[in-house]
Amino acid sequence: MRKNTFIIKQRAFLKLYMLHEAEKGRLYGLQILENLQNYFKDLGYKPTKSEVYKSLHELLKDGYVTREPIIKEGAEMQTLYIYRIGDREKVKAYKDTVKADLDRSIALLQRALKDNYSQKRG
Amino acid sequence: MRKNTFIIKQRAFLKLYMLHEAEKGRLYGLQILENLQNYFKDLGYKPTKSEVYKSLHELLKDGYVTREPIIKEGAEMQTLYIYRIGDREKVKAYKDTVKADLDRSIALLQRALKDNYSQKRG
DNA sequence: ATATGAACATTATGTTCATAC
DNA sequence: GTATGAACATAATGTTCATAT
Repeated sequence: MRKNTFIIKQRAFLKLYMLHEAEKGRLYGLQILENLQNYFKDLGYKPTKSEVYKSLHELLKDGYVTREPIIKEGAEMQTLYIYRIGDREKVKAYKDTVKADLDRSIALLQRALKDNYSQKRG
Repeated sequence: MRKNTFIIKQRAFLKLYMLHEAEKGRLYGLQILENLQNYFKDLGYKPTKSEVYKSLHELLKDGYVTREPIIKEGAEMQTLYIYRIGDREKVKAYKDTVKADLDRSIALLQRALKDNYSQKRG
């Protein structure tokens, strides 16, 4: 059953984009963060490091993504983690539920727009 | 300056509807709550008493609405508070800023829809 | 300095308790 | 029981600290 909740949470929104990035492959945490920060800059939204990591960790724990440690080339020997998409059936089912929440959220906000900002006639 | 925030908060959303109800006049807290709960039922959203009261109190404190105690007819002698719109100029300015946040939020969610659920061709 | 991650702090919101009629 | 409101508890998110290279 649904809870009587307001609109979609940031966490769910980010996880959607994490899956998107994982489908493309080849990206690690801080890269994803930076990509998203740039991508949403025009809309005044700057996701934080902690939300991005938490999103990735949840997806990993639940099997939606896998990851692989990579030793960076060069003198630094830095370990980072490349994320890849996990069980595609599971991911699809998950994305379906998120889509429903997204649609619902948009409907709610558009109703507010209509109710509170439409020109009154007469 | 804007903060780098995600989407509009429930509180702001509710305050918009509170102003809407106050413009119509003649309504008190629990009536507004019940109206909104019914109105949003189809979208799976059920605002709580506490959020509605907090919204009204904030609007009152900031001068966007006024209120007047009313003694209910009948044997109960119940005191309730009818809310009315306050300074119309101030209210208009406030609503303009909320509209910007609403527009931005809708844009963000629609972008997520487009990026994550559009059919890939080929 | 870059990368990952946890700990800690603060907001935002929901649930329960108190008071009055 | 209805209405208002505060107190309290939890969820969601943001900021700072720790570790390693």
